[in-house]
Amino acid sequence: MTGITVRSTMSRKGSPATIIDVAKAAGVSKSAAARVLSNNGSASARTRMAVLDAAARLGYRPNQLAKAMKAGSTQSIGIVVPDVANPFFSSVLSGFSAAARSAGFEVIVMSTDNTADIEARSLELLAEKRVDGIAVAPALTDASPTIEQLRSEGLPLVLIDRRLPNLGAIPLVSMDHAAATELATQALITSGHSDIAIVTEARATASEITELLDLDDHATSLLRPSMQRLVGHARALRAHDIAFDESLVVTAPYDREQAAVVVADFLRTDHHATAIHGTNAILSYASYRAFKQLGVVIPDDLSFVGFDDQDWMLLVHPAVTVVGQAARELGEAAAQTLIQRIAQDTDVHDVFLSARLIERGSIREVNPA
Amino acid sequence: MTGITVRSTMSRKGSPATIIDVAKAAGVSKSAAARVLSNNGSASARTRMAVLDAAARLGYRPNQLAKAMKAGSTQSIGIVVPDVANPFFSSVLSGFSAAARSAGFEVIVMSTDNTADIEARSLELLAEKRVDGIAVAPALTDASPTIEQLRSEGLPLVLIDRRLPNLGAIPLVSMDHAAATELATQALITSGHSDIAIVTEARATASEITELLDLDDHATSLLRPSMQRLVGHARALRAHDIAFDESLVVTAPYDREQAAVVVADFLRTDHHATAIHGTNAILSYASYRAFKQLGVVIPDDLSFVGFDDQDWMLLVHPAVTVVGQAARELGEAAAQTLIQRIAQDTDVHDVFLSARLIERGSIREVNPA
DNA sequence: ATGAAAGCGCTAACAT
DNA sequence: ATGTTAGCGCTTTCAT
Repeated sequence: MTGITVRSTMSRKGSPATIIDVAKAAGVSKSAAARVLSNNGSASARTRMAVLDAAARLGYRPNQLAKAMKAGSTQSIGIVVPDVANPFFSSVLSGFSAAARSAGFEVIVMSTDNTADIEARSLELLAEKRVDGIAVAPALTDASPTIEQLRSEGLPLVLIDRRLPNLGAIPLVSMDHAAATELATQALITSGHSDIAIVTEARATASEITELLDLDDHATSLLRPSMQRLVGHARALRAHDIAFDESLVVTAPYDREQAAVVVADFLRTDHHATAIHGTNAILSYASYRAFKQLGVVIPDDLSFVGFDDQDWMLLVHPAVTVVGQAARELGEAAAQTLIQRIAQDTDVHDVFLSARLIERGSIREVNPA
Repeated sequence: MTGITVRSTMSRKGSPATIIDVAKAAGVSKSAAARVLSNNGSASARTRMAVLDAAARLGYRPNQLAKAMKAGSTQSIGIVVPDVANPFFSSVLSGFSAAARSAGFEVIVMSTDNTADIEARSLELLAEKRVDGIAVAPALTDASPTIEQLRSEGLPLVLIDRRLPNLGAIPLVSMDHAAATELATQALITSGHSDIAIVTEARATASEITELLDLDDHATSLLRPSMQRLVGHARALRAHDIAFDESLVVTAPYDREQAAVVVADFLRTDHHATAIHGTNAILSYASYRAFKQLGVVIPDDLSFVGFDDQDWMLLVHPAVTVVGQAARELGEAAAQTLIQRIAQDTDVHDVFLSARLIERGSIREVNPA
């Protein structure tokens, strides 16, 4: 007998050791190896040792592709968001990943640049990868045939942040948009304000809003988030018999620079607002840019309530009173809901997280005239 | 003959149509179907039609798992970051995803909470999923056996933001940390400052820094980013014959709240600094919190240079002069480098992006005494 | 142009 | 306890 030949620890470059390599090295059959490696089925101590040892020596790494193929499940879920760099979505993502991981799922993230095309393609890709389910925060389109298609194929789905029309029975995980702005406007009213401007992406006349106010909860939840938020504002107004003044609705695009211009234009106007509410992170930031540019002093000249607690809100003077949504928790809830939906087919229902008002110093108390 | 029976458009729930289903429905063989579906090989117009039609009717969706198994390539790459919710990394991510997508790769994102354990597990998972390559922004540990292991297995790898000791020949995509802070300190010196405090995660005595200054570029790049940045500061000082004063080094943890406390403590001290530089996003933010809390007026009481251009820097008064790193571009470069590395084995080299100084209003010109 | 068959790595009956 | 075998969905020779 010649001396022992030590096989290289390394598998040949580019192709990791397979279970067959391990079996051979251990001198047992493929299935014996499989049994000990997946810890399922019986094996003698001797076999077990030999296999484990060979696996370690060879740096065996199970091929999840093959496993998934057999099992019909990849233990991975997808999440599709408009923009990973948006602080709201990156927080959602962070919660989503953490929750998924602790449930034994991996996450494949797709960012769509808020583009319907990329969104559709991303969803298809995820489906082709045979993820076990997908959470999607839809781009700002009115409907997504792809989502509907996937749903009808029976792929577990969860919607984040907004429901889409015509999308039957896909659970939604979202904050209650209307309730959130209602909170903000309510706070302003409580402090004595009644001429409250609102910076929003939505556009609506007083009569349109009035109609919307009569919608039931479900119908409301079908509106775009921005519109839902505007409805919440109108609700608070109505609760205090304050007329909805459409000249106080500042409709601005979802873009820092452009929105800042729009808000500045409004402020230069002969408006009568004593308070103003920015209804999302971008718009709140843009509003503040406009205040700074025009030398508007908060809260002396104008009271302000922001949306989505952001870093800068603590840095400016005074710190900004804001409606905060728990983005991370929302992500966690989305993952949990999706995984639940994957586990059993039992109907899983919508999850609404409520926003809370974080009071700081940007509202001035006024005595009602 | 009976009438035509229209098969349900839908495949049975949970199991999408396979290529065999399509072949059957089209009345051809599996391989014929495969040929037209992958557009590779010859087929008569008649066959082509029949197959395409059947595929559409059945909602056929290729199983990428099976494809990858055959091909030995998944066309997907992984990226591992300490925290997706950190603005720097989410921007990196955004660039990375975009670049990967346009090169035909999908991205699997893993967020590790800056934990060595999770990082190791994430890397293994990615490898088991047989991604074609991985980009990793390492957690703050000193070494990663897992990364080294994967490298030795021949898996294409790219490091983001920092190199790890003992990690042979893995290309690095990063900003030049030392050059970045050098820029900041240089700007302060040019404006007449010489007593410049620096807020950093690193800790070093004057003599330690002196030693570090003699390191060559490669050795320097092996240091932690925070230490590299401190070295850059020291370099600028030395270039102007200003002594490195270790009492001006404010060592703070990577945590908004705690760092703010540390900076405030320093400011209350009887220091002689006329300027201060925060060396990363968190620390810059924390510094500003401390300024606000203590009523320090920028730049009258103290000149300030921040790091990583952030939203709030434009909102405070005066706007903050900052060293900006192009996070998105960095992500793009990382993806490109990785993909290049996957394509050919040709040596791919390090990529350094340079930071630039964005001059705004937080530096006061002083006349050197 | 088309079909039969092998094989990617793994698991799970089913023998023995 | 262990080995043999079939099969997950796909591509790709290899015949025909």
